[in-house]
Amino acid sequence: MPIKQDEVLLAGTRDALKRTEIFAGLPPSVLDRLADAARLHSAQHGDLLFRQGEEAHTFYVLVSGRLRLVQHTADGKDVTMANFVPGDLIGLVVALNHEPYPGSAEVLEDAEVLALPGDLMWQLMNENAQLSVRVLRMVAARLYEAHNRIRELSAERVQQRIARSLLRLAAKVGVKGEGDTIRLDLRLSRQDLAQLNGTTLETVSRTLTAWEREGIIEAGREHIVILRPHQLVVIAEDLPH
Amino acid sequence: MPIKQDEVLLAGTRDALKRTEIFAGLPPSVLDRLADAARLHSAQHGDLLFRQGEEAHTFYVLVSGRLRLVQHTADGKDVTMANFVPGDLIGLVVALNHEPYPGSAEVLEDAEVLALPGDLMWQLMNENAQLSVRVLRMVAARLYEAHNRIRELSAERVQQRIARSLLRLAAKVGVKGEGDTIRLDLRLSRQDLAQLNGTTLETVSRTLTAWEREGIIEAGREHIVILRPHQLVVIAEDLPH
DNA sequence: CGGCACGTTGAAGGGCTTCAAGCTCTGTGG
DNA sequence: CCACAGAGCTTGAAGCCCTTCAACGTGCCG
Repeated sequence: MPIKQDEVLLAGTRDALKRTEIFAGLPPSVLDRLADAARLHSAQHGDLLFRQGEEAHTFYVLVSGRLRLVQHTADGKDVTMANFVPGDLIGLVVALNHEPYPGSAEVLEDAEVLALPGDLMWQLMNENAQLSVRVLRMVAARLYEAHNRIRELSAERVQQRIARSLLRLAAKVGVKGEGDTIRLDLRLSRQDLAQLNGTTLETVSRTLTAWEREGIIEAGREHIVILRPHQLVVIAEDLPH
Repeated sequence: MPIKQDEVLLAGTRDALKRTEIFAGLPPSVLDRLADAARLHSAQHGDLLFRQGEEAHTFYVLVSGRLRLVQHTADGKDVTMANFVPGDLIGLVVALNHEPYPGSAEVLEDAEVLALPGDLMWQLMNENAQLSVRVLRMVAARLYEAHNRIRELSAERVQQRIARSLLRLAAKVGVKGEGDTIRLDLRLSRQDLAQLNGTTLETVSRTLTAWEREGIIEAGREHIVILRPHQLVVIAEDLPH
């Protein structure tokens, strides 16, 4: 739902951009052009920012909340390609080229996003090499993550992969509790974990139940606390004992 | 093995750069600086351009031949992350940041490569936004491929994945023969196909044997001809009949 | 408080891995 | 030139990991 722009909001928009790592420290003129074009939207659990296959003209900066990028397969399965946290850019590269979005962007936790036109970004990147290089860095980091997942999906067992995704989520959205415990600060169903790891919700359920019995985690409805992170590392790395 | 630079070779180097899509049409001054710094190497089947974990200062432009990027897992398995054909850039992003190579670059077919310093490229990219944007496009294309593979590894059966990688290789290095037949123009063992698809060489062998019986392919030692490409598509897409 | 999404658990079975043995090419050195 | 070593490949057998189907809890929210 678009919100009417006024001067207060415009200032807020510029602030939000400045706080975004990829835009931090850019010349004020560049920030102004971005802020003028930006539109702030808010969205809630289950909403889609865009749908797989739609032609992209707009990309998004996540200001608050949680998003994920999901690809739908021909036979109806969903595969989660990435989880996003505030500061992340979503759908940038396809918006530059007006390509179809490669997946749907789904809101996990009530979110605020800035919508920005791909054409403007394209222009700014061609004028400002520093900006291009930063975007390159971001995309390269995602390629790196994607390669890691390919390696894991190719060579590891389901258990190891689930352990890894819990650890990765802990690094991204973990909140420390008593002792070594880490609470994952997002709604996360068995189905979500299955889509992240190329498995089924039943297998995830059995795995989490087993870990809960061993005191490694505490698994509630759409909510997980890691009690013994080190033990998860042992499982993820397939270490002895 | 480095080859002594002389004027003839330098001209050849500049030509090779110009023929590389990512450098084509850049200002001559930029091309000159790249050509001056480039060193031509040749390497043969089994050689490694670099090894996983080494700190990267150099990236490579593949001039002729075939390469692949392989990641080694902790427990000794190898996973092929990408196959490269002439014109591709290898190890660029890590060379820009002096990070460790994320995998080893292995020569599949006798190859010539240009070695270029990451620092120079970094400099040129910061001066020339057009160059940055092109590199971004290349990395984005690889991210797109990686996401496709993640989706396939997550949701598809081994048969489908093998069919897909044969079709992908056909698109990259396929040579048309009689009728619809396509010969894959690279050395490709059962083990190679297994590493591309997260499976074992035995499963690949059984699958190819079955397809050969059905007349879909002709499978020789490190050498495959696709006889009925459409039938492979049917398998890859899991279509009826 | 009823509906529905989320979650658990069991049972059956299949796809794929693993281990093992032996075959078939290819290149190489005696 | 041929034997032989080794890499590539095939095939069989056993079985496990995981999926699939099914039925039934459980907790949340309107």
